[in-house]
Amino acid sequence: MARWEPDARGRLQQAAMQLFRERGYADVTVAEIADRAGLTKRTFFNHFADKREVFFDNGPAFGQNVLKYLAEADPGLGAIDAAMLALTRAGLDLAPYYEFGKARLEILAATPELRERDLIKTAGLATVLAEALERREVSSREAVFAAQAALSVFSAAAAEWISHPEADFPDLMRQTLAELRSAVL
Amino acid sequence: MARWEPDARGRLQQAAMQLFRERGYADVTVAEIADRAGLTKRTFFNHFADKREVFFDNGPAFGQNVLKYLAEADPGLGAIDAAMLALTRAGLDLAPYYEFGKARLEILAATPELRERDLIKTAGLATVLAEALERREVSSREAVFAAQAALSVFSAAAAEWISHPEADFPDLMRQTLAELRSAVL
DNA sequence: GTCTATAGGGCGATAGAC
DNA sequence: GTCTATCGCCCTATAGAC
Repeated sequence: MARWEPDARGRLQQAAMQLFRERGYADVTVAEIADRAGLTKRTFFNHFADKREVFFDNGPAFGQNVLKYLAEADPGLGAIDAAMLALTRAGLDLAPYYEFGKARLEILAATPELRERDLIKTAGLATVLAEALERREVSSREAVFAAQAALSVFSAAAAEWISHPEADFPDLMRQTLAELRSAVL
Repeated sequence: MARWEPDARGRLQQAAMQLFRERGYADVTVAEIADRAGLTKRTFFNHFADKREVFFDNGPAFGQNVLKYLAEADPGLGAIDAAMLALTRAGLDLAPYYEFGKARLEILAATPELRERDLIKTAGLATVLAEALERREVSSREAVFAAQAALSVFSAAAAEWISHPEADFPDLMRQTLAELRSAVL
C-alpha cells in the first residue's frame, strides 16, 4: 500500500453489503470482502469480531437513538408509553434509509445465521431499554415486559411500514399497540 | 457383543453435556466429544448439523408438548388463554428434569453462541405456536402477539420457578401474565 | 473415512500518522 | 522518536465435499 486510504471499516462494510446482495451471505468469504475493500482478511478481523458483525455494525445507530429519545421523554409517561415514544421517533429517523433497510431485511430473511445474530442484538436492546425504563418508577418486571412489548410492536409496525411506505408510522405504531393490547386481554 | 454400542446420538449428547459442564462450551472441541463417546468427528456431524445443535437436541420435546396441549385445549378459549394453558402444562412436564434444566441454563447464560441459537429456537416455537393459534378464530397479528406474550410470560415464570422450586407453577404463570398485562396498559 | 475450504485468532514485522 | 493500523505467517477447529 502506497498510502492508507481512509475509513477502512466503512470500506469493509460497503464491500460486504455489495457482495452479500450480489451472491448472498453464505457464498461470500471474508477474504473476498477484504479484497474488494483493498485490505486483507487479517485486517477485517481487526475491525469485526466475526463475519456476521460487519452486517450489523453499519447504518444509523438505532439503539443509541432509542435511548436518547427515551431520556428526553416526559418523566410522567408510563413505561410502555415512553418506550413507544422513543421507538417511534427512532423509527422515523430510519425513513431516509428506506432502500438500505429493505435490502438489509431481504438478506436477513434469507440467512438464518444472520437472523440468529439479529435476535440476540434485539434481545440486547430490549435489556438496555428495560434498564433505562427502570430508572422511572416501575418494577424490574414491568420494565422488561414493557420493553419487550414495545419492541414487538415496533417490529410489526416497521414491517408494515416497509410494505406501505406511504403510511404514517406513528399511526402504525399506535394501531399496532392497540392490537397487541387486545391480543393479551 | 455388538459391533457398535447402541444409541450413538444419546452418547454424544451425554458426552457433550459432561464436557461443557467441566470446561465450558468454547473450550470443548467436537473431536473431544466424539472421542468420549467412542465415535469419530464424522459421526458427530452425521447426527448434528453443527456443534450447537447437540446442546439443544436432548431433553424432553418441549415444543411438541406445547402443540399437543394446545390441540387439546377448549376451542372456546381465546388465543392468549389457550397459549397460556398449553405452556403451563408443558412447563409442568419439565419438573422432573429440574437439575438438568438448571445446569442447562447455567451453560446457556455463560455462552453467547448458545444464547443466539436458543433465541432462534424460541422464535421458531413462537411461529409454530402462532400458526396453531391462527387455526382458532383469531387474526394472524393477534396470533403472533398472543404467542410472543405467552412465551415471554413462560420465560419469566420459569426463571422464577427455578429459583423458587416450591412455588406453584400455574400460579406463577397467572401472576406473571397479570404483570405483563399491567405493563402494557 | 479422508481431504479441503473457511472462520477465527496469536504473534510479530512494518508502514504510515503524529 | 511514539503510537497505531495494517499485514504476513501459521495454526486450530468447524464444516462440508469427495
